[in-house]
Amino acid sequence: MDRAIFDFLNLPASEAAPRLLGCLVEREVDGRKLVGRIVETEAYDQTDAASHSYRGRTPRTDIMFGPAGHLYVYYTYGMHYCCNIVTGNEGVGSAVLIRAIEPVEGEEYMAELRGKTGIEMTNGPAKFCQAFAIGRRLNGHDLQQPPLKLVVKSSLKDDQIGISGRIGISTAKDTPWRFFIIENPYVSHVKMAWWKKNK
DNA sequence: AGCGGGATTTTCT
DNA sequence: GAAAATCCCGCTT
Repeated sequence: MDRAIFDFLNLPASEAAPRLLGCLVEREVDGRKLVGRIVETEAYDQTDAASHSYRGRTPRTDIMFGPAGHLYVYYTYGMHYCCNIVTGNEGVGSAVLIRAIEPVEGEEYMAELRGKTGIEMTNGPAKFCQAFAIGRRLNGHDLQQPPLKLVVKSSLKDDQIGISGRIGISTAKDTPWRFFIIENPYVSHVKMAWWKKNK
């Protein structure tokens, strides 16, 4: 089993996050295959006041402190799941939130799971989890194993990557740890005016 | 296109 | 007991 391709996940979350852009997520559910390309990520590490791991290892954040390349799933607002890829060495609480993906394969079944079509299927962290049927049961899952695998692709060029503050938080919201593929329609929180102007 | 509010439960104070 | 790494709907412009 070649683990070398996952080595960059041992980097700090803020360095691993932009390198996850363009990587593929392969999901098997109900005998069907879903594939998506990561187009938006956010970094959260232990020194970051906005991170779940900031106040130390707790039952919820335990997975964040485990080995890189596993999945950290959390439940929020009483109805949504969001998922992260654990980064950093064991004992360090850091992870990268997957905020949006672009459908590559199995778009029809994603639409069925999600109840929406087009960019509304996967242009947000909880939307992606719904479209890929990711829930509590996959917390701690090893992303080298089915039914959910990360397929690493070579890094994008710097001029294809946009950087901004993170979305939906009030603490440390100006820390520029959100990374996205420029002009990709599946990136979340893109104002319609911006997209029309730049399409 | 931009806003404000509600849903609903886990987690920590 | 309050806030939360969100989403959706409805109202206003």
